[in-house]
Amino acid sequence: MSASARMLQLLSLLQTHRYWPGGELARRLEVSERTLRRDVDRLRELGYPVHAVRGVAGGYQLQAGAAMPPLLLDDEEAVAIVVGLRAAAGGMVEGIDDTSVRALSKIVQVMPPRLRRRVDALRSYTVPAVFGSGGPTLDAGLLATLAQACRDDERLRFGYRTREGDEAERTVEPHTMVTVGRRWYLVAWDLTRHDWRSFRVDRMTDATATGVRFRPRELPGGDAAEYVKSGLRSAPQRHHVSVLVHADAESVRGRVGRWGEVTDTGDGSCRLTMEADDLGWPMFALMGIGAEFDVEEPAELVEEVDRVAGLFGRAVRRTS
Amino acid sequence: MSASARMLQLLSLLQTHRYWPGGELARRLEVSERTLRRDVDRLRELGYPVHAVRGVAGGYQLQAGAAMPPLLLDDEEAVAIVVGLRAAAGGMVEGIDDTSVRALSKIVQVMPPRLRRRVDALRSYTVPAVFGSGGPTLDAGLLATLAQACRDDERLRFGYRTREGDEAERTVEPHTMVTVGRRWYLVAWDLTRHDWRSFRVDRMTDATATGVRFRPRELPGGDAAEYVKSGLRSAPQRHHVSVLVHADAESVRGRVGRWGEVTDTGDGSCRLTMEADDLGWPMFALMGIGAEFDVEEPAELVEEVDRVAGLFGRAVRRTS
DNA sequence: CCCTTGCGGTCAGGTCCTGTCCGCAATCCG
DNA sequence: CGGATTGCGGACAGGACCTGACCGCAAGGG
Repeated sequence: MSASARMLQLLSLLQTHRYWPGGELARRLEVSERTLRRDVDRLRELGYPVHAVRGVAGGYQLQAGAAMPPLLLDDEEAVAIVVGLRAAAGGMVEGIDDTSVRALSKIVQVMPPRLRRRVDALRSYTVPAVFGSGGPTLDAGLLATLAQACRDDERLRFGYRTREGDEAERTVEPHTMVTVGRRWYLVAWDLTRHDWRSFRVDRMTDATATGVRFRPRELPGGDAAEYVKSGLRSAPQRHHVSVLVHADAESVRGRVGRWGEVTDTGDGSCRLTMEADDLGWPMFALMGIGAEFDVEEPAELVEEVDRVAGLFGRAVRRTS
Repeated sequence: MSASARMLQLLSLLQTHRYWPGGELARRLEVSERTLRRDVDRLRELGYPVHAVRGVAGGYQLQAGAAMPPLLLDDEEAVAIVVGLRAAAGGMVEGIDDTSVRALSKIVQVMPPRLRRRVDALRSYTVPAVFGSGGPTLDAGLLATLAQACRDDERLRFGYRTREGDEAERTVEPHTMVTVGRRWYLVAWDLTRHDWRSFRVDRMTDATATGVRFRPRELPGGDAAEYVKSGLRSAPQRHHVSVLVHADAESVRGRVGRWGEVTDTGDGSCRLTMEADDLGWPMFALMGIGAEFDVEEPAELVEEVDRVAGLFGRAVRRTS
């Protein structure tokens, strides 16, 4: 085995078990212990902090360093990571959507097909994003495809359903992916319209990279996120939710986590405010809190609460 | 730069962009193009399928191969992966809990401290597992610590709250982690009791590996999962939920995903059954479905539905 | 105090890595 | 069809570097 291959294997071994006695490592790598020590030294020179313990039951150990070492994953771990990232990218986790998608595309690109199949088999086991209530049910695989095409400057072809419901095929030069609220958009140069467009990802179907690369154009204004937002003058339907909850702020905060702002109003009550483009979340939150509350706004939320109250009330009456 | 370091860097470059012209790569690695070709060859010999395209706008590309290549992640990607895995390990994703934890512990072990801090800063942004309603709110960092101790045969010390509410310090030799239902257990040899025990992870606090390694004992019976289950004769409180929903099976299935079994009852209705040890999930599901329904069992669910109906009804009355 | 295990210097031999030079092949474009 | 571009790989010479062997030393654990 060549020296470089041995380095990779050594890194891999150091990642699977915490402690390795030097002799054991040398035997596995089929080199003398002296050479092993030299390999370890080389790793250290490359910045991977390999810690050593002397004496009986001593050994080597890979510690946290200044930079991420190359991760050597086995099949199952890779699958777990992809499944987790899909959940995160799908909007279950706040704050890292786009990074998840980037990581996802990187991993998926080099993932053996048999592992991709295993991931797909697990696809529908994730928690539905808004538990049914009309969440766009994004396909994380689609997101990964788009992100990859953006990164690699590859043309994309996909079907697109316009607001009016028309279905048409588009070919574009993708530029950036943007997430606004809980929605994904692709900013791209439309090759048939000869203009910049932003596409809602949940309206796209069957996206495939054509394999044709292109020289990136400059987006007028430069800021893709701004471009998308400016195109959304047709009111993004965001609701400002404000609810007075009759429970102490601390416990409410514990239950809604970061999904809403909780401010103490002093008298053992608190005010819960959220931004949502879908009333499903506030509804879930109100149910999860389980305390008495008054809806301050919006009126639509009152209607929604009323609807569920009626629904549940009828169910109880029918059962008893 | 040494040859091995260059190989790693080459792998890294190939993972960040899809296509690389040979000249560009050679320049970045500061070697001649001939040497670059040799490096690429070496990678191929190691099993990484590097595809090359000739002619104008040709270049190199890392494809999916038979095995996962070492992943070279930048900081943000690493953080995204850990956050995703935490969500998955916390029970948001069905079917890969334990693998997620393994992957998590592997990554966290080698992750630079500054990245760990970033992950912690994002911790509470994940969706609360059951949106408040008493989900054990597992600490994924704790899970990772335990998994690592199991893997590396390191003794653990932690605080444990018994069913009776007593708090005591334990020192154990961890054996395996088991997940039953939505709960995590650690099977370990208790060094003070001198016997095997299974510990509920959500009752543990401040677990730390002591650094002392031990020779693994053999678990009587061998099957850790079986051991935990046998210890759970004290009825795990599981509810069999069965609800008749007045909506067509297809749409209901779309809304609950894999979180419940949906069987068509023929007359435009369907029966939704779930197993749950917490009634929060079925409640969320019923709200998410938004159709009329009759609760068949358990009686506790009817009470719960009644409670929320009352809660919501009062809120509406107070507002109008 | 002894044993185990890691550390690192030195040396000789030889592997293998590198840059140069070359002709060839595949692909794209006009 | 021809030219330009880009990847492919053989041959070769010089030298960098890798390896194993041998050594004495240092650090833990019992």
